[in-house]
Amino acid sequence: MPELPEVQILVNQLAPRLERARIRAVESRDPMIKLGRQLVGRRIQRVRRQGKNIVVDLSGGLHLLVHLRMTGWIEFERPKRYRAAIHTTRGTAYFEDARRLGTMQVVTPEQLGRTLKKLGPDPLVDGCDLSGLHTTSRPIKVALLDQQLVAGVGNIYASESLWRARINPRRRSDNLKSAELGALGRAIVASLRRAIGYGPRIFEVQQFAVYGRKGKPCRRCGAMVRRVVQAQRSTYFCPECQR
DNA sequence: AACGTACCCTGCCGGC
DNA sequence: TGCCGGCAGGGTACGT
Repeated sequence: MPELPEVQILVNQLAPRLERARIRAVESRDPMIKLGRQLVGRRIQRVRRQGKNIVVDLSGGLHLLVHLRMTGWIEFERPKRYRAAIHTTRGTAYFEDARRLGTMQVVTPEQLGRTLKKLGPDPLVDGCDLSGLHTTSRPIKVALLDQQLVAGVGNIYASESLWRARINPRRRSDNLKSAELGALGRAIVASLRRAIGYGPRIFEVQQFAVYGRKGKPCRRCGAMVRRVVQAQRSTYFCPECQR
């Protein structure tokens, strides 16, 4: 499920509870997740986010790299099923992930660097530099999902940001004018910040402008929201305000 | 290099 | 009620 805002909200919850904690034990209930005993005894120094990745910095030069993919989440309440657990001096963090597409791995600083280096700028960490979008002929909506061009935007916020910037999702990315890319950058930052502002209740209270609203009236002009498929994923937009 | 497609795995929902 | 297809907010591997 999670895109940048949801990952940020999760990191905001994890950081105050895990930072400075010491790992007492690790537990994997899924052979795909390998957590060695080398983790035991290390101090959690920082929990941070880059794009949709969660990075846990450990003492002694090692990191835990987590990607939630579609259904991953981390919580302190023990769920019925979980793929792995980190037991610390300040409580246990459970990694639950119904579809098991998520990843949790121990990486060296070099491996972490290689992974993060592939990511484009994170709109909230590095500023929203969208110059990479000039380099591809793919539709702008599809390009926004490419983490090498912009890191953290996913299927929901791609649609939401394009609506906010009044840009048609089927436009060729490299045909957008600089002014349009500027507007899109501001729209992305605004959409992400707004979502983060909901906090942990985001899944209950968040209202989308167009996402998932096929056939319903556009909140700006009242025209009927359309759904199309691009690169095998749903795109929602208003045909009236997004030319 | 850059693009499209298939695929990974499971749960849920609507229709029959 | 039970089964089945379609769908899901992610990324990767592979072929062209």
